[in-house]
Amino acid sequence: MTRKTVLVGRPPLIRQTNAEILLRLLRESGPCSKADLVRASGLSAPSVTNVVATLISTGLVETVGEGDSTGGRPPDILRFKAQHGCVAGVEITRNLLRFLLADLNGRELAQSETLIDKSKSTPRQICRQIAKELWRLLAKRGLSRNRLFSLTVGVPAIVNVDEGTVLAFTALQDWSGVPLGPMLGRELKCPVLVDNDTNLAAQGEFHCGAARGESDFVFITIGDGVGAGVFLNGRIYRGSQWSAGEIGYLRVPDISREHPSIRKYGKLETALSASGILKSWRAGGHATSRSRVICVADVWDLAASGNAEAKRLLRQRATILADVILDLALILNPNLILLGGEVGNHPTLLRELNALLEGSEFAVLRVALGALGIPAVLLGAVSIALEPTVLRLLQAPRQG
Amino acid sequence: MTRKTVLVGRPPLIRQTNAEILLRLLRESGPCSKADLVRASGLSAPSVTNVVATLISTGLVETVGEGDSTGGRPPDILRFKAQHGCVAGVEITRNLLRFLLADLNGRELAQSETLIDKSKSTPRQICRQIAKELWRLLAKRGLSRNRLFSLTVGVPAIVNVDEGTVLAFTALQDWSGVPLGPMLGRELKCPVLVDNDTNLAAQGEFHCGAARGESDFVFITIGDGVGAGVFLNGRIYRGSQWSAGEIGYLRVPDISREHPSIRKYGKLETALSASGILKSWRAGGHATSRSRVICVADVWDLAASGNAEAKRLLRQRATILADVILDLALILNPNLILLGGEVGNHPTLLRELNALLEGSEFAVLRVALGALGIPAVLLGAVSIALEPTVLRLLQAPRQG
DNA sequence: AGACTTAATTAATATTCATTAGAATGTTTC
DNA sequence: GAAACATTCTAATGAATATTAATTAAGTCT
Repeated sequence: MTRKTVLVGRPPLIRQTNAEILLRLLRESGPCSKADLVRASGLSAPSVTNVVATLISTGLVETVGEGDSTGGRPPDILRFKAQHGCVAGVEITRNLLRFLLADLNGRELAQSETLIDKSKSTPRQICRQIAKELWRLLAKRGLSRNRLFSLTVGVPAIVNVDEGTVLAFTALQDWSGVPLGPMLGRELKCPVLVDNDTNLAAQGEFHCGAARGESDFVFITIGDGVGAGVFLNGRIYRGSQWSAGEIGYLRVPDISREHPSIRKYGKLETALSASGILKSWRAGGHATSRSRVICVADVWDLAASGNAEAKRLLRQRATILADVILDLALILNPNLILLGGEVGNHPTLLRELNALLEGSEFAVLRVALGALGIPAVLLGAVSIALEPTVLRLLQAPRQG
Repeated sequence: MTRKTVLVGRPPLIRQTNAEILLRLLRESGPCSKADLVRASGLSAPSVTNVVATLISTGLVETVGEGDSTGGRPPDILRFKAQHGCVAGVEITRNLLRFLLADLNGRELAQSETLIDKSKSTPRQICRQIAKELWRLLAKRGLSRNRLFSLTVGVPAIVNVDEGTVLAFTALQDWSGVPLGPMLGRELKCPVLVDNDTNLAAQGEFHCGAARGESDFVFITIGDGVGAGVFLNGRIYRGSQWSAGEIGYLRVPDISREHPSIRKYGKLETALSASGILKSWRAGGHATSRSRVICVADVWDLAASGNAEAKRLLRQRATILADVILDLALILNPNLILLGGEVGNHPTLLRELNALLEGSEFAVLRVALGALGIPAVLLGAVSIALEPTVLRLLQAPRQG
């Protein structure tokens, strides 16, 4: 007897709704009593009693003993049972895998990194490696495998998030079209979300980083490549073909020729990526310089300490970036632009940028550095899995 | 007896939800019987009977007699009573006001234009002129004043939509900071929404124009100025300071100097607006040309018919526009770009653009012309008011 | 010790939907 | 033309969930 539509409301919808509301209150306000929930929600006391009873029966809520009396009967304190299960985030990079296991509050339970064996780097082998490491981390925390409720995977690629398939993978070979989500889902027996790593980093900064509370911002990451995570209306915006924020292909005035004709452009990625900047640095005849430059941050540091050539390079790159930020600001009018990545997340670059943007009549936005660094992707991965996972547990009380 | 929170679910929530669902079905599927609603909704027949009774009591639904029998008792046919009330759209331009009155299905009831008397163009006087004309249109259709349920106003300005205040108004003087929404709301005694005209045009193209069904697109209007309506996730995206899509200030290579240094830029608006193009045309020494060019469309027509100078101008401007479109595509990855406005909405320009974009490796999107022309703003204004208005009527059965 | 306060539960009542049964009103068949 | 059948709609009853009011539980305060 299957229903044609599950859209209409029936009496249990009320219980469902109120259970979600009370659970959200419990998660956001921390431990409290039923009486507190009555006051916070506006529901009647008997209803709260009933709803809490069902929440406890799902295992998502537990009592933690009595609280202090305030002149009357002491309350039973309730709290969200974050260790009822866990979610995981995985980041796949060119040569290693990063893992983060977190409880249902998003707090870290375990963390690790494993190198990718180049001889075992087919998608299927990577999946097996991921599963193996996740089982290890779960065991380490004394959790059985069915306590893993959700996994989010970040990859440096354009991803069809609906289907969990990798559309274009620049760092690794032969990943185009791979249904990574379904593959891992079968292996791990839990829902798997696959997304672009920069999108997840933006989500991470939103959840617990420098963009907390900002419903409209853009996270620009500059490292081996250049990309942006576009966060609008309080959530990642992915575009119609999953490639929003692929700003690496924006055209910029070609800096390899000093006075070319107007319409010569280069890719933003070529100009701004770490390799592009280091190439310019070395081409500038600085082999003689005794300072050991091994990464772009070294160049920015040199600029900060007065090196003229480094300052020129910084100014040049910052100008390009300022142009991009100005374009983003005009098109999207975000509240905030965050800089991340090996090249982008540097105070000297930020200072230079702010100086450049100050003169603009449309500098009505804030530019800042990402607060999380490398873990941003994993933290975003975990955070994006939490809400839907908790709600799903609520809807299906019988789980594992 | 005010409730602290109206968030929680109580039994009437179900009726509310189901009433909305049935009303939506009736509006979208056209007239049908209760039995049809039972099949479409999944609700039981008695519930449908009850819900429909309350819908009829609000005046939003009416019976229109019996339908044909299909082997049994003939059904009572129900339909959404679109003439129960009406909504209006107003467009304020530099020198005239446009009006559109529509029923609750969005179908036109009346339409008009009135000139702005330059000696009576203060915000308050304009408001009075708007009210007067709306009352006239209502009377013309035999509707009493309290049948106007909602008004949406489009202005060529950045607008704080939440507060209904005009933030920056380029065409008229002294409109900065004017609380247009509240002013009109007091006068008309109905909810008033104020929005940017280009945003409303985008909404119009989405509702009944060339962007129907496209949840992610950008509507670029090029006329006296240059602006964009950014439509993401199925709705207008306005940005954090209400100025998303203000692409008129994007920098483009300065075309007034042929070989300047790289970093000389002009405003997109200067290059692409009607006045900018006509200036270039006249500066080109075409006064001798016997063809009478009075608007940019004439230039584009000349280009189409082979005039070399017009073709050069077309190519130049199309190239700039192609760059902007490519940037938009990379940042937002929309499915569609629509061209509107006096300059933008021209097949010759579109053809040139498509030719230019064909060579790009990232031309993964469609560029097309807006389908509605000048009425786009009014149609968008009306369409954006419909959904919330109908739902509001449902929530407050006693209205007028 | 007794009064008061706060927390939580129990009991009674209202709203809403589903189900079942049946009335109303046609068409189809013999 | 009458019986059988199909379809639409309504009435009565029961289940889920909420509310209010009353009651029980377990403290504090004088």
